[in-house]
Amino acid sequence: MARPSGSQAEVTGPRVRAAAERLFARHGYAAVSMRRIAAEVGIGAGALYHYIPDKQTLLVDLMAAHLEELLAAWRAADPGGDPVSRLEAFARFHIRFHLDRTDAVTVAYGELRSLEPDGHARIETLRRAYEAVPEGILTDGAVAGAMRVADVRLAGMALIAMLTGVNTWYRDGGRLTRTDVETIHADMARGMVGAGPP
Amino acid sequence: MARPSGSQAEVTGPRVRAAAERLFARHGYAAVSMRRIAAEVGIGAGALYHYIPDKQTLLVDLMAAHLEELLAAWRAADPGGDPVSRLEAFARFHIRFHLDRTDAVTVAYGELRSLEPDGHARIETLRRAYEAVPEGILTDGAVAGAMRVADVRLAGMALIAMLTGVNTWYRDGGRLTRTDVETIHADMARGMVGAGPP
DNA sequence: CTTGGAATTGAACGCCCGTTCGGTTTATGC
DNA sequence: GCATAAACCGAACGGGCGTTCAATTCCAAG
Repeated sequence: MARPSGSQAEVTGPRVRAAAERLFARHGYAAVSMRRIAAEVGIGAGALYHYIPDKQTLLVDLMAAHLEELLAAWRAADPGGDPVSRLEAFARFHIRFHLDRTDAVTVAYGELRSLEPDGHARIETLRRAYEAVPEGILTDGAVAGAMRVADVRLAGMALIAMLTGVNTWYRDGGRLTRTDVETIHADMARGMVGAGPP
Repeated sequence: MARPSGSQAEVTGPRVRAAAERLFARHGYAAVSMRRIAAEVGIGAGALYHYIPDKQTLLVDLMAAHLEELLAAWRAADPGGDPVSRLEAFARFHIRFHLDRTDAVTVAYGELRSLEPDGHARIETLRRAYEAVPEGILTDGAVAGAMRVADVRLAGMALIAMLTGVNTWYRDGGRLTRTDVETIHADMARGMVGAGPP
C-alpha cells in the first residue's frame, strides 16, 4: 500500500542525496563509493537502489537540481530596473546563493568531466542559461551607455568566474563578513565594466 | 651501466608524466588507472614503477612542477615599474601562461582534494606564494594612490579567479584571439581596482 | 662477444568497485 | 491480526584497482 506522508522514502531519499553531495564535494565523484554513501546514511549499499537508479543518475540529478534552483532563485531575486543596479544585485545574489551551497557548487562546477554524454548535454544547457543572465545585463548596460564592455560574452564569463571564486577561499568567521564580501565584489564588478562608483 | 644521454629513461619518464597529466586533466585523478596511463605510453603497468614511486607521488610532482614553473616564469616576466603597468603585465602573463598549459592548470587547481596531507601542504605553500604576487602589486598601487582597493587579499583572489576563468571557455580558433582576451582582461583588471583607462 | 644493469613483461596479491537479487524485516491500512 | 508492499540485508557477480616481483629482454660499454 502507498505509505502516508512521512514515510521512510520521503526522509531517506533526501538523506541519500545530501550525503552523496557532501562526499562528492569533499572527495570527488570517482573517489566515492556507493558503499561509503550508504554507510553515511546508515543503510546497506543495496538499499541505495530503492532511492536512485544508479550512481551516474544520482550525480546528474544533484547537478541539475542545483542549477535549476539557481535559475529559479535569480528569477525571483532579479530587481529589474537600470542595468548598473541590476549588475550589483546580480553580484550580491550570486555570492550569497553560492556561499549558501558550497557542496552543491563544488559538484556542479567540478564534476562536469564525470558526466556521460546525455547528462553532460542537459547540464551544459542549464549552465548556458545562467551564463545568459549577466550577458543580458551587460548588453543592456552597454546599449544604455552606462557601461563600457568590449565583449559581452567574455565580460559575463569573467564576472561569473570572479564571483564564483569566492567559494574557494571564503570561510565564515574570517576577517570579512559575507556582506563585506558582497559589497566589495559589487564595487569591483562595476569597475570592471567602466560604471563608476555609486 | 649508466646509460648515455638519450637513454630510454630520459624519454619515457617525461612521456609517463605527460600522459598522466593529460588523463588526470580529462578524467580526474581518481578515475584514471595506472594501467590506462601505461597503455597511453605503450608499456605494461608494472613498468611505470621504474619511473615513479607511486600514483600519489606522480600527482604531487605534476602539481608542484607546474606551480614552481609558474613562479619562476613570473619572476622572469615581472617588469617592475609602476603598479598599474605591473598589474596589466601580470594579467597578460597569467592568461598567456595558463592558456599554454591547460592540462597542468586543470590538475593543479582541481585535484587539491585528491592530495594526502603531506603533498597538500607542499602544494598549498606554492599556491600561497603565487597569490602573494597580485597582493604585492595591489598593495603598492594602493599605497601610491594609483588604485582603490578595499581589501588587498580579496581583490587579489578575485583577480586570479577572473583570469584563471579564461581556461574554462577559451578555445583557439574562436571569435577572439589570445591577444584580444589578454587586452580586455587587462582593462577589466584596471577597472576592478579603480585605476582608470590607460 | 661478453657482461651487467636498465627496461620491461606478465602473472599474481588482496582488496574494492557498481549493481543485482532472493529472502527477511517492518509497519501501516483494513 | 492479517494482508501487503515498502524498506532493507547480505551475499554474490564479474571486473578493475594499485602495487609487487621473479623472470626475461634489451643494448651500450669494455
